Amino acid sequence: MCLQNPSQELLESEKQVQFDINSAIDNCEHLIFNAGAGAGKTHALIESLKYLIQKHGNRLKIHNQNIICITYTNVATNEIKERLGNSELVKVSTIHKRLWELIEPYQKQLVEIHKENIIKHLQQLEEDLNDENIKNYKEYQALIKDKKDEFIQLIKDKKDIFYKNKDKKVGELKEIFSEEFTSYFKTKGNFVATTKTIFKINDFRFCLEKIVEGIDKKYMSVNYLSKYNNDILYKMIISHDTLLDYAFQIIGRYSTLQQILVNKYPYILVDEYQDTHENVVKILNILADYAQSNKNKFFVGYFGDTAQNIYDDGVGENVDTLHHGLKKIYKIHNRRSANEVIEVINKIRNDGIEQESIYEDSSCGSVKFYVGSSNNIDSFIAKYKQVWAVNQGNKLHCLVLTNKLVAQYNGFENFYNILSSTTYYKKNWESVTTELLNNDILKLGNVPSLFYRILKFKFDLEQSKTPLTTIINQEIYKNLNLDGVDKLLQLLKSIHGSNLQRYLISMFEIYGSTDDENYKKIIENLLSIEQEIGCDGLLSYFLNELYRDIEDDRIDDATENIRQLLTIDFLEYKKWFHFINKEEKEEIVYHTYHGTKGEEYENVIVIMQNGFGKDLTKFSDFFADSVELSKKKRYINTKNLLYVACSRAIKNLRILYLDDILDFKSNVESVFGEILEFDITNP
DNA sequence: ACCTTGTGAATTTTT
DNA sequence: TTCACAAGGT
Repeated sequence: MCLQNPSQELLESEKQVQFDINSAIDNCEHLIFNAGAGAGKTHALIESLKYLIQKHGNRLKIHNQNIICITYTNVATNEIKERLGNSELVKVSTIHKRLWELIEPYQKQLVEIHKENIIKHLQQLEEDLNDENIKNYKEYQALIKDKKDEFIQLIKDKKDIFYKNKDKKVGELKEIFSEEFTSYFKTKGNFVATTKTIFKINDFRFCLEKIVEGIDKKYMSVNYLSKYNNDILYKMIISHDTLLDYAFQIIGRYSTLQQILVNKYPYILVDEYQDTHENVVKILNILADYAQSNKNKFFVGYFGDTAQNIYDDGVGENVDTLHHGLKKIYKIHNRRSANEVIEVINKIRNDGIEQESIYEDSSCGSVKFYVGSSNNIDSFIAKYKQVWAVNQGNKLHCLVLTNKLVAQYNGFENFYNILSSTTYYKKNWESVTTELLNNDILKLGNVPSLFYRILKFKFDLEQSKTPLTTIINQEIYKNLNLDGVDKLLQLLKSIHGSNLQRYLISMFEIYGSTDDENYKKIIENLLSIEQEIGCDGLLSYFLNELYRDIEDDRIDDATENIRQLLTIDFLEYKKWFHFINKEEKEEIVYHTYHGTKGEEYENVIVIMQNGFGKDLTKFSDFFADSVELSKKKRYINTKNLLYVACSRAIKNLRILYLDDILDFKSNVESVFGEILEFDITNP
């Protein structure tokens, strides 16, 4: 038996923990609840919410008050809503959504804060432009005042041309800006940097004028756009971080707002507090202070685990310093893992929190640390596939550091590589992960989303159990008789092709020859492109999305890349499709360390490499004898990441380290035990 | 010898 | 976007 028999004693003490939380809630003692991986943190949060509803629900209802529960992700919001069940009392949502909902009505005050922010940015830019230490502005600074003004006038209306051409080579740029460039600047770097700054200053000045004028409606409200991670301040658009900043400022500034919030929402619970931004904690601290000095009933509960803070803007261990006097409750029970795993993860976190399994039969797992080279990876995995009798019902989960490797091992390497080599994704390389690998299909980029729709359409058609209205939309369906439905279905099913390109060609051939308007409508809906339906139209769509603004002589190369993309084996597309849907069809599943947060797997292999991006000594520094003070943050980040990775395992955990380990051998051994050599010839 | 330019490669994740 | 580096210019 393994992890089946809980100890009665520990179950009792687990109940006691929840009892402590409940009494903190009753006494309005602000609380920080720390529970390590696998402790049942979300369970405790839900229990607390249920307790709140049951004990204080009636009173809250009478006063028209609500409980707020804020989470870090939409996924977490959905999970909590599902597990809690319907409750009008509890408002569950992400931090950003909730805060924006709270402050959005106060536009006059928001615009004031926005104005101050713009002035701050404007002053900074003007200061920079005169800063002798910034090399790129030297040539501009050397100009006499009249010359400066002359240049500003000259460049003023050329913003569009400038941004379109700024990356061209020096010679070309000099030709395009013959007047503006050579008479004022010697080098491209200086010309470009100075001009950019001048444009920004102009934009801010213009916006500031409009706000002060107070006539134009557009400049009388601030908008929060959640799709992009960048502010466009001069267009009155803010994004995630600035939203938190403005929320902090507006709440800090207006005590009426504090009063409204404290009165309306006397209980606020924060899920995964370690990942929340410090501004959020500051806001809650302000509210707590307000409530205390006005003798209002008010409670804040932070639920999380400092050791699982793996994102840089999360507050992590600093909650304490931002929100004083929190009552601390720890839960040391572990409901997930075997003893062998728990012992290791306790050593990794090494902060005095020592978890204990609630099960009496918990010594049924194993942890081993291997050193090997990267060409051993496949045989290492193959070995454990056999040893652990891996099959569809008992999968092996393999953790790697980068998405590139996840794509490669999950079998859609070409898809990933070709798409990320296009000009669009080269320019926006940060978007590759979000737009190509997102489990939330709404967040896929335009081209990946088109691929996704086509693949879904094809696979839906192939499956007999797909409801017909999934394939044929309601509008068309309701106007057809049985015979009509069947004919249309047969026509759709006659689209064929062994790769995406052929499939599309076949689809367009039928589109061109059929007089079935319903077929045409379905295809038009499916593609949803502005261009004409057909090979040429689609090609021009792809060129526009992936290779916008390229030179004429490079169009052939771009077309060839698109052809390559479309002729990738269907199987690869299928694997990508399953990955996006989180349908784990293979016996071995690959994830990034980061992506596994909150999950648990029976068998885990962690592939570890010293280098991670530009950081070439990530793990060797972690295992070193001492940490430099300047690298403390980085050290904690590595520690937490390793903690998250290793604590996913329920029973079996193997680590394969791919680099040299001699310098810190004993420190590895003190965490993972004996270091084993993985020998490919004798696995 | 020093500076500028062009090129290519590189992390994770969320809102 | 940011960094490192090689090639080329002054």
